[in-house]
Amino acid sequence: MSEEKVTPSNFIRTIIDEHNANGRFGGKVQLRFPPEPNGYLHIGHAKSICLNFGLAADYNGACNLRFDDTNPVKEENEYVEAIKRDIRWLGFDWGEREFYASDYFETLYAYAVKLIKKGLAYVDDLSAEEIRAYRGTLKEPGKNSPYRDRSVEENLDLFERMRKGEFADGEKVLRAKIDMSAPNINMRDPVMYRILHAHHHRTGNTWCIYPMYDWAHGQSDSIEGITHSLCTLEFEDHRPLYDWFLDQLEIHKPQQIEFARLNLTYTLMSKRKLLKLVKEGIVNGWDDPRMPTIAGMRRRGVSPAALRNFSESVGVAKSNSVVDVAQFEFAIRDDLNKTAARAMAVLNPVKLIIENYPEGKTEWLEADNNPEDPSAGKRTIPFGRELFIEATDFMIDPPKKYFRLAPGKEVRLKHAYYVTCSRYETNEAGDVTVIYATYDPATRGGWSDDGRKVKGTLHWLDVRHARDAEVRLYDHLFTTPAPDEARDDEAFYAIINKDSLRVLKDVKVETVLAESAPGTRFQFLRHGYFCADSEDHSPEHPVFNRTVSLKDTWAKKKKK
RNA sequence: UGGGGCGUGGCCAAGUGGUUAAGGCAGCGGGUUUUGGUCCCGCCAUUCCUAGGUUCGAAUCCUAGCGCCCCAGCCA
Repeated sequence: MSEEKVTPSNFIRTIIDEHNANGRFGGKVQLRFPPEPNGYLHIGHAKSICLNFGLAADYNGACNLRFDDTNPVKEENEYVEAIKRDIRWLGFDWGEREFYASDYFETLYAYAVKLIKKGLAYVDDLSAEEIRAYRGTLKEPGKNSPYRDRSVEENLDLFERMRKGEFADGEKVLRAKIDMSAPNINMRDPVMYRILHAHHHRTGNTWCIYPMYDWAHGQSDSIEGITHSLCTLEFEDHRPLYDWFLDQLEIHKPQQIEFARLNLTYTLMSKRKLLKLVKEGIVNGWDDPRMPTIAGMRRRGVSPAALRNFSESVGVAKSNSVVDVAQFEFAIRDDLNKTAARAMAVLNPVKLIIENYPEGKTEWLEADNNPEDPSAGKRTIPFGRELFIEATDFMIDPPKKYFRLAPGKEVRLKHAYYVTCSRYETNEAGDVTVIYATYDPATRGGWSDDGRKVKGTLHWLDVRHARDAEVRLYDHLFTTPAPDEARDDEAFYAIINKDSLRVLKDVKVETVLAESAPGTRFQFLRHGYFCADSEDHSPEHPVFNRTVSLKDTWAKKKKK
């Protein structure tokens, strides 16, 4: 079977091909995924991870994992562990190439000294507010700081004393001396170091000055010998600055390439807002199945392959875009259809009694585990006189083209028999409480040779063997396709979907489901894809999360 | 004329002067089906933000507009 993978071209591949052709990096392709350990990875990061690691694999290169941990007040070890777990789960391996920007603090310090000596950096005493005022505006140039022309010796002395801790937070900064009238604001003497008497998750208290991202990032890439430094669009304006640093330092210069970050409808991608959801208890943690985090999706039941295929399918380009979440759901179904074992679960049970079936009798019937994959094998399931079927699979007065159960109508019970509804009972409220039917013994296995047309097929469970379970139905967290457009808290709270989680407590499931290991993914026949919850599921108290429903053209027809 | 980017069907996205303007998602119609699932078939841009121009020939080149996104953290 030659399943040739067609990797669509994109502008990044074109650039790499050009470099390989003209020998810019000697044919070498070295990439990196550079997360800041200040939160959990989300599906947008997944796209970047797949891009970087995927490109490295395709070009016989390598991809480093580097934590950009230059801001101790926001970063924590919990996040680095979570990030590593997520990348591994996604299916990528960085081997020994695990790095931290904090590993380079000493080198970065030396680089800064080098710039000071070249007269290209200076210690500034201006306050944060003053620096902002001196920076000018988008349309007007800034003006030079009065401290801009300190001597190299004074700068060297002051910078050393900054490191030694002689100054308070915010008292001084080290700045690059470039051009306060540059049209690109990033070139107006950007801050390189700030004083922060803070504990760092890796370097502890050895530093009280920390490099700014803009000062650390390019040099970190350079130190690691990165050839192609992929980042998102908003850093396009920073590229001239990174190049300036590298040129002045006269060290290896990677090629930075910017691409558009992933946006999804009905999905929030801002780390700040996701943190808010977690902190305010709007969701149950970073791994809540409604979260777009990799951890949340894992818990929801999304497979790594689905995430990877999706990342591939959305492409890489420079235009801001918002991908329809339906495209993601397609990727999930597409993968799970091939890999998830089928089983029956009755979400809203109602009793079906087969009047002509012997009381007390049990038959064990054969069922395919996955019609898409014969190697998944078969299992046997018990059948008897009293069954549970889905309450929504019966209608007293059905509309045209309804091929489920109704008085006098015949349907197939999957893997079992044809049954015909004879009568039903209701309570005072008019709800159907019991349905009666007769079965045709000649249709064992759910088939007859007489050419009878039975359009409807229902799933069912033997009352005596059915196991109780809890099912959690998830929906979009937001009621609007563009939740990022909420400008303030009021608007934000207003668009939160109150029904994003619905818990079903009276669900009946097959034994295989109840006995499954946490994290196992299934297709609940005719319902959708579900996953045994990794935290709360046990054979004594089975809990399943709905990953995504099956497509439902009947529901669509009904709406019309 | 602050600087930097981007405009191809409802949503993504190939395309780099000569193709009937790929492909996927969504949608619609039909077939198969022991899941109203899957699968299969068909339909879905005479037109590429607009207007001019160059050319035998333009989504691709030129000119002028228009629209959208990003930048004034001692965040990343």
